[in-house]
Amino acid sequence: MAAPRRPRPTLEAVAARARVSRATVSRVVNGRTSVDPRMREAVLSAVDELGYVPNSAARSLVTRQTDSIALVVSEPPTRVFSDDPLFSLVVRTASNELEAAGKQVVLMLAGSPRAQARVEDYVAGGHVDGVMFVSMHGADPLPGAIARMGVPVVSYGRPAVAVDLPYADNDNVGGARQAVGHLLAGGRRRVAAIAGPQDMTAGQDRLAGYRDTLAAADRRALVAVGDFTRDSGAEAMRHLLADDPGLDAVFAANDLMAIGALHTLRRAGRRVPDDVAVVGFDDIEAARFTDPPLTTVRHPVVEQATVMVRLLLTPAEQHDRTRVVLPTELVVRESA
Amino acid sequence: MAAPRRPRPTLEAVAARARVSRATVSRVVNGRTSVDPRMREAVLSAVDELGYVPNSAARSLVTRQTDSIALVVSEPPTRVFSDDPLFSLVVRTASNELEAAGKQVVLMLAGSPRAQARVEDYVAGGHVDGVMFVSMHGADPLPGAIARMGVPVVSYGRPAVAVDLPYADNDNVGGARQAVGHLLAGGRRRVAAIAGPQDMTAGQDRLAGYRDTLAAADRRALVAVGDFTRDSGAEAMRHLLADDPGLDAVFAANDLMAIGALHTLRRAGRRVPDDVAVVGFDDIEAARFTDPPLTTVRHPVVEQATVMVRLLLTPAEQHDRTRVVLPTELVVRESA
DNA sequence: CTGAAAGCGCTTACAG
DNA sequence: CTGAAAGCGCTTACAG
Repeated sequence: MAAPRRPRPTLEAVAARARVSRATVSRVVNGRTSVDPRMREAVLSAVDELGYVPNSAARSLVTRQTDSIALVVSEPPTRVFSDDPLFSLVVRTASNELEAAGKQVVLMLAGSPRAQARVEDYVAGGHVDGVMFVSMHGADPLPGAIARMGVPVVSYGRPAVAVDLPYADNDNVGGARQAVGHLLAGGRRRVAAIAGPQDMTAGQDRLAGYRDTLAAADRRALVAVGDFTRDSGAEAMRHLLADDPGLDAVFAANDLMAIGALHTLRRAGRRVPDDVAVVGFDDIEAARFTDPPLTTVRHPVVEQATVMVRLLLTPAEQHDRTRVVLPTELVVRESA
Repeated sequence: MAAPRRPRPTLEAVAARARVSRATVSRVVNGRTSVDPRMREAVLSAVDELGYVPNSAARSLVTRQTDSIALVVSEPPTRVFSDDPLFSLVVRTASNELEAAGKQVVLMLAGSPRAQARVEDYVAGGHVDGVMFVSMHGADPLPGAIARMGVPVVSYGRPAVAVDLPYADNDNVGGARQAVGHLLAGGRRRVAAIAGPQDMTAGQDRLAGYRDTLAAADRRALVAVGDFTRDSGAEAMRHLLADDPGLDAVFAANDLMAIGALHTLRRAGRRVPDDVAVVGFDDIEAARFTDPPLTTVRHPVVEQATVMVRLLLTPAEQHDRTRVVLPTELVVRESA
C-alpha cells in the first residue's frame, strides 16, 4: 500500500540548489518583498523542482504560531451521537470561514470531564492560536480556564456561566416572544411550552421569552422540559397532553422537539393546526418537510457562526463590541 | 480580555527545578520505564509545580510524528450547507475513536479545487500522520495523490475511482435488494426508484441493487435521480408521478430523499402506504418521526466509522483485510 | 540508570 | 538586499 515516505526536501536543499542562503529562501517562501527578482526566481524554481513544502513544526517552533484553531464541541454524552443538524451547519460554516482565513480547524469533543482535561492540556500545549466553544452547558470551567491562559476564546451562544467571553448569539428571548405572540394573536388560549435544557442559555432564554409573553397577556404557563432531541419533544408533548388535554397550542424551544411533538399529537389524534397549533425554533431544513410544514423562528446559524469566527480572528482592539446578538425572524408556515 | 500569554515553562526549567538532566525529564514525561523512582518523583512534582506541558512543535520536529489525522470532507459546494445527519454522525464517531487513540482530528473541507489543493499542501507539509476521506465524489484525484506521498489513507465508503485504498463500506447493493425485495414481496407491482448521485458509489450501488432485483422479478425499472437532499427527493417524486401515475411503490436511495418523496406524495393526495409504499435507506433518526414512520435499510454508520478509524490506525501488516463491507438490515415500520 | 551533546528545520535580529 | 549565526524546545543515540 503506502509507498515508503520519502524524506522531504528542506530549506537547506532549496538554498543549495538555488545557490543562495537559507535566509533568502525563507524570505521568498514567506513572501517578504525585499528580495532581488533574480534570486527570487531562482528560489521559486528550486522550490518547484524539489517539491519543497515548509516543515510546519519547525516553523511554528520559532514563530510560536500554529495557524490552528480548536473547535470544541461540549455535548453531553447522551447527545453525542444524535444527529443535530445545527452541529453540522455550525461546524461547516466555521470551518469554511477559518479555512478562508488560512487557519486549520482542530475538532475536539468535550463531553466528559476526561475529554475536557484533554482539551485543556492540548491548548496549554500551545497547539492552537484560539478556541471556539459550541453548545456549552452549565458551569463549564473550560472556557474560563483557557481564557486565563491568555489564549483567545469565543463562544457560539452566550455561555451559561457569567464568564467574560466574547460570543455570537441570536435573540432567543425575542424569538420566543415572536413565536408565542403569534400563537396568541391567532386566538390560541392555552399555550404550552416544551422547554430546552435549562443548563444552556438557549434553553433558558427561550423559556423566559415564553413566560414573559404569557404573563403580559395574563395567561398561565404550562411547561414540560426536553433536551432538544425529537424523542424528548415527543415525550414532553405526552406529559403536556396529560396535564391539560384542553391545550390548543404549543411552543417548542427547537424544531427537533417540535417534530417529536407533532408525532405525539398525530398519535393522539389531534389535528395540527386545527386542534393544536405548533411553533418551533431554529428553522432547520426539516421544518419545511413536516406535516404540516412547521411555523418556526429562524435562527441565523450561518451568520452567527461567521460572526463567531470574525470575533475570534479580529484583534480585540479592533472590535466595536465583543458580544453580538443577531435578530431572529418568525417564519409562518402551516402548523400555526 | 485575554491575559497576556505568559511564557510557558520549558523542559529546561523542569530539569533545573528537579536537579536532573533534560534527558531525564524527557524520559519521565514520555513514560519511559527506566528511571530511578526518586528522580521520577522529583521530575513529576517539578512538572506539577511549574505546570509544564511539552511544546508539541518541538517534539514533532524531532519525532516526525504529529499525532494528528486529517478528516477530509469532500462535499460538492451545493451540499456544503445542507444538514446531512450522516455528516454529524460520522464526524463525531470518528473524532471519538481518534481521540480515544490519542490522536487529534483536523477537519478539512475539500469541496472546491482550491480547497483540495490546500488539503494536498497541508498533508505534504507533514501536518498529519494519516488522512480519512468522507463522501468522495467522482474522479477525485486527492486520495491517490496523498497515498502516493506515502501517507496512510482510508475512505468512508468505497472510492468512486478505482484507486487502491483501504475503506470501510456498507453493503449498498445488498441493502437495496432487501428494500426492493420487501416491496415486491408486499405485492407491489410498479416499483420506482429515486436514485442518489451517480458519481458516488453509494448512489451507484443502491441503484444497481434496485435494478438487479427488478430484473430478476422481470419488472421494468422507473428511475429519477436526486442528490441525496430532501428537496431533490421531492422533485424526483414529482417527475416519477408524472412519468407513471400508476406507480404503487418507491425506493429512495436515502432517507432524506424519502422524506422529500413523502412530502410530494402527501401534496399529491396519495396515501402512504395504501396508495404508494415508500422505503428509504440509512435509518437516520428522522425516519422514526415521519408520517407514517419510514421503513428503511439500516446503514451501520457508527460501526462503519469505527472500522474506518481502525483501518487507518492499525499498521498495514496487521490487517487481515483492508476493505471491510458491513451488512445492512431492513427496518420495517409503517411506510411499506 | 543518567547526562552531555548533537540535531530536527525553520526564522530573525544583526552586520555588512 | 543578503548571509552567517544564534536559537526555538524537544528527543535520542552514545558514553559512562
